[in-house]
Amino acid sequence: MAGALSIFNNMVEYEAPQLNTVFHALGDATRRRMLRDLAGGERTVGQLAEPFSITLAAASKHIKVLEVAGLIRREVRGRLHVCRLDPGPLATAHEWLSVYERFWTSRLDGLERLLREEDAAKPSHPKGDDQ
Amino acid sequence: MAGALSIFNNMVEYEAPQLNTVFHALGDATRRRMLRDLAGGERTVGQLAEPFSITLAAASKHIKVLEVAGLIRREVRGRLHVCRLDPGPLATAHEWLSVYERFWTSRLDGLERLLREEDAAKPSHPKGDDQ
DNA sequence: GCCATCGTCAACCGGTTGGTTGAATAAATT
DNA sequence: AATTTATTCAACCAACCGGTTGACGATGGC
Repeated sequence: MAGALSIFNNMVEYEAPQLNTVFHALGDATRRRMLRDLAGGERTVGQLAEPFSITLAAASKHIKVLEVAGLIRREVRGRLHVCRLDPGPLATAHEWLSVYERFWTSRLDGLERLLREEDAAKPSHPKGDDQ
Repeated sequence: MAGALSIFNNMVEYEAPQLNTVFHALGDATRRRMLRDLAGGERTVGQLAEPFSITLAAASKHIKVLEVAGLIRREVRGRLHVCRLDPGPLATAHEWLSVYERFWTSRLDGLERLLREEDAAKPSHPKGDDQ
């Protein structure tokens, strides 16, 4: 049943080292744009660098960051370095965030959250249940 | 219909500045652990710092990073700074990642991805459709 | 063989990060 | 009033980040 998704159960906590590099890689707009372009198919290093007004060397560094984070795979074809999206780490990050999904859904979104903010200032709260 | 979720449509591209700070904040295991603790309810700065062998000043900096990323709200009660999770930016990040969801689902997961990797080395691929 | 092209590497630079220490602020306790 | 408790602030540090430049290696076209 579970298939590939079963990998993610209990993977969230243990793969913390991966999360460091993945979230760090995603924390830069240039790299996010590169991933967006790679969602359209394979791209060479030069193609990925083209939208930006940075040197090829700088783009090369960004691509290496994405690569060590496992977000892309590189295949050298002659003198071209062809990059391809690897969605695995994105899925891991998505899965990690999903743990918090209940906080922005199920009667905690929109107006209700604002009301809760007002509420928290008053004495009613007994104590947050300990983790 | 969409309700609070409709906010996120077309928010992904424009709120890029937020994504920078949010993903950066998530790129640190200490801060992720703090968020996990905050998922259990309100925590003071001291309580958040307790699991780590760092100074309170260092923890205070981490908390400020989470705060400017919008991931937590702080409320000063007497001499205690009580922190509370704000799920909004987490939802934004989750939404951003969801754009790539099709890459790890729908016949691109598990074995099929491996086969695709083998496949890409051969001439069959005509050209990735642009964007 | 020659030259242009694609990409990396190494060195450097200013800014940021995560950590420390020590002093400062402010509120609760005595 | 004196002290303890909770937290921030300022200064400092080594490490890292994103960018540049210039040199280098390898491939492909002529």
